[in-house]
Amino acid sequence: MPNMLTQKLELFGALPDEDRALLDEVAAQGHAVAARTDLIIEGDAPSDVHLVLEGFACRYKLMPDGRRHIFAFMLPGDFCDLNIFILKAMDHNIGTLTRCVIADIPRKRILEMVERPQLARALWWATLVDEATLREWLVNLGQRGAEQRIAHLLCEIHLRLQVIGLAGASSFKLPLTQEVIADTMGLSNVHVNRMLVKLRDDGLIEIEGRSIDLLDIKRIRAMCDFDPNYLHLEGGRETRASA
Amino acid sequence: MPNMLTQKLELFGALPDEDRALLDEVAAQGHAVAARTDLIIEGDAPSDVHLVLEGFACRYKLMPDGRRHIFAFMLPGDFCDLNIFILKAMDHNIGTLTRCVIADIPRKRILEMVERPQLARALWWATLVDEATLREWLVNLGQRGAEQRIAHLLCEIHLRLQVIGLAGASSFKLPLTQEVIADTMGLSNVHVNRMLVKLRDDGLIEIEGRSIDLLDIKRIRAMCDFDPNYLHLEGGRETRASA
DNA sequence: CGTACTATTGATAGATATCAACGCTGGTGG
DNA sequence: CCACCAGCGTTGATATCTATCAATAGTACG
Repeated sequence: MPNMLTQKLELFGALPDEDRALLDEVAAQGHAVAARTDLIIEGDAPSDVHLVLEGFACRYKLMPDGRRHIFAFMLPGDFCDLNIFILKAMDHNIGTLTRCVIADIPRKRILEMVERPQLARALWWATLVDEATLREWLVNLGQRGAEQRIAHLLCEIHLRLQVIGLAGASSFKLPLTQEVIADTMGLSNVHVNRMLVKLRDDGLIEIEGRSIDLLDIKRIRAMCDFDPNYLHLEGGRETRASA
Repeated sequence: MPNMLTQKLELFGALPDEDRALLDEVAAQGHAVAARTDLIIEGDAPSDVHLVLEGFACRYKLMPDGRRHIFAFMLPGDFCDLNIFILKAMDHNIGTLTRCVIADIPRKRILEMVERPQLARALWWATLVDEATLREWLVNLGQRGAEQRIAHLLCEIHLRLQVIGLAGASSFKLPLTQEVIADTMGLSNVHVNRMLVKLRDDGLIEIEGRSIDLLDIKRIRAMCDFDPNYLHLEGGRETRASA
């Protein structure tokens, strides 16, 4: 059973055994971090790259008035800051939302990884998918109403969790507060709540504690116009075959 | 007088003469493209990289109901699709907003560029700045009201145009329709208009035809909470010095 | 058994969309 | 040169969506 990082990266294309071994090594040891803890804050120039092994983390910025906006979720297998080699300082914060297990990967290790051509391409692919996700979120905030917005987020998280083996065909654990969802969607927590009960009343989702069940995936994807294309889940296979 | 691409990339750090020569060559020849013309559409797997030499272009997606969301402006010196080496297909469209001059750069050329370490780092930096801009736009849509949002956009465009020598201390040509701004900000064109007159009434901007004057830069930046940090305009200087 | 966080619901205010109308401007064909 | 046309900007009236404020209820956890 490959680790979740490998699992994700191989969506782009199978990796040589040495690459997989390197990834296993990198993902072998992590340390626990409590919920609501900052891993990196704005202005930092971290020397290690952080990899999420367990739990949910997020990128966020704080507004002068104290409001928080979250613009990315990092799930197991996601890197937090592969860019620290270039930019002098972080322009945003990264923090845990739940209890997490995080691996700190030294610069040297990353360079080893990037020297392997297939692995380098896979990492680049992962970065591009993150960027495409950001674009889709922008569309989400710009063009969709609150109900669609939340539905879209649920569809995305479901799919991303499936990829790393943490979601079933229609259900998954979502350890997020409604307030976290609100800060992600640019809505108030009250309105998020109302939209969630609406989704429930419409028979689109079921909520049991911290678990979500997408009762009719086809219908919920249609209503929020979810097109998984932007996640490029099979983006690289053909490229690899022809390379 | 360096071309605008060089001008932008050297914000990250001075480049060797050979690199500058290569960039000059790349930016030497472009072809005119009419306004409102698609350069690349969703699903394409373009073989050339497009570089804007003159005019405004944008990234956008179309919703099923015909709405358009714009999530990036490309100004002179900006690449459109440096990522085509990895992803199989574009997940969004790229089109001109005004008449443009575009350079089509063959794959081979890009590879030459990336083989030069300093240039490669500069290109990587440019990509990261694009991504950081996307994040800031997400915050913009999520957390700011319509008036702040538009002000923030104006501040950003002003600064980006300044960097490439196309804006004065406080004024610049903005060849964008209010409808384009609306599709960018997730607002209706009517509301964009109202907010622009409000900004004008508040003495923050002056509009003459297609030119904008930021009458009090300090004040407008304060009111929309514009912090140029995310553009990393001097992000690399120290890094280079210490490298 | 408190205590604090989270979820839920109602009432009201504020922001933004939508619909509709009109004027301005630049271009185009006769 | 003029009349017309299309796109854009502007303004008003109304409807819809979402935030805010306030209160209550569930829930986890020491």
